[in-house]
Amino acid sequence: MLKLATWNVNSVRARLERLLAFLARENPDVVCLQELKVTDADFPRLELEGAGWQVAVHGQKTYNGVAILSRAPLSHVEPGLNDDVGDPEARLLSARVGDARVVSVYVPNGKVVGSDKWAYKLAWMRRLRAYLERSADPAGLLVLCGDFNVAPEDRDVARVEDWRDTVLTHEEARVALREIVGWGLTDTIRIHHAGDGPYTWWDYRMLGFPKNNGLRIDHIFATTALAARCRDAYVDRDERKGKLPSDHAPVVAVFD
DNA sequence: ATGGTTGCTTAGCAA
Repeated sequence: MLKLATWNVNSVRARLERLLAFLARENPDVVCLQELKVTDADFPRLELEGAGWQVAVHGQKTYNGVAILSRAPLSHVEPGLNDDVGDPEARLLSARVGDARVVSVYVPNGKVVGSDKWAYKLAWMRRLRAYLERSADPAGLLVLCGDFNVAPEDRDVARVEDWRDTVLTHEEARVALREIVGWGLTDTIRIHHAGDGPYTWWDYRMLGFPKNNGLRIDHIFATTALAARCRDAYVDRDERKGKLPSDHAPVVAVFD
């Protein structure tokens, strides 16, 4: 059995105690993290290694930053999309764990539809599709997970009218996400949950969580061979509760 | 009454 989690922690330094508690409680084998907001040098490596984790980090000052934690050794650690566009922002990290390749991604938010950041988001998602095409095999064992900043369908949005045509729900972003998934991936949550939700992100503002104004924008996508072995997938909604949570809850998938 | 946040960096941006 292999348990994999993904979590946008919104600053690994601000969330370190919660992260360590989550790791101890949930006891996953592999964890993908996003929005570290630290350089590699400032990442709390010693604390995590002391708790028994192998650590791969692709950090950045102030913004972005992604990591992969593993109980078993990590190899083939490769940061970035590695295309000819260049990557000033630390948004992707790939590593091999056992027989599988794990890719942790933080897709750009896009700010406002029509803005420069929106164009960057859509372009980045197309680059991610191209990255999969040239560097991986859909017949293999690969997990692509992280904060995609896209709710795939209306059932992934608690209040559809509040979020219609925003950067998280716009059809162009949904098409770009379907292009990525269409490479050969399965949405593991949808193997086990057919109805509305679950949600993974609630805005800090406007009482998002108390009102359950949530969206499912964090995902664990697996290639067909792995998805066939997915025994469970869920959101750790309780992690969004209490004092100073991340605005995102972790997503967990369990594979035989 | 009709708002209501957090983190990084230090006034303004990003989400």
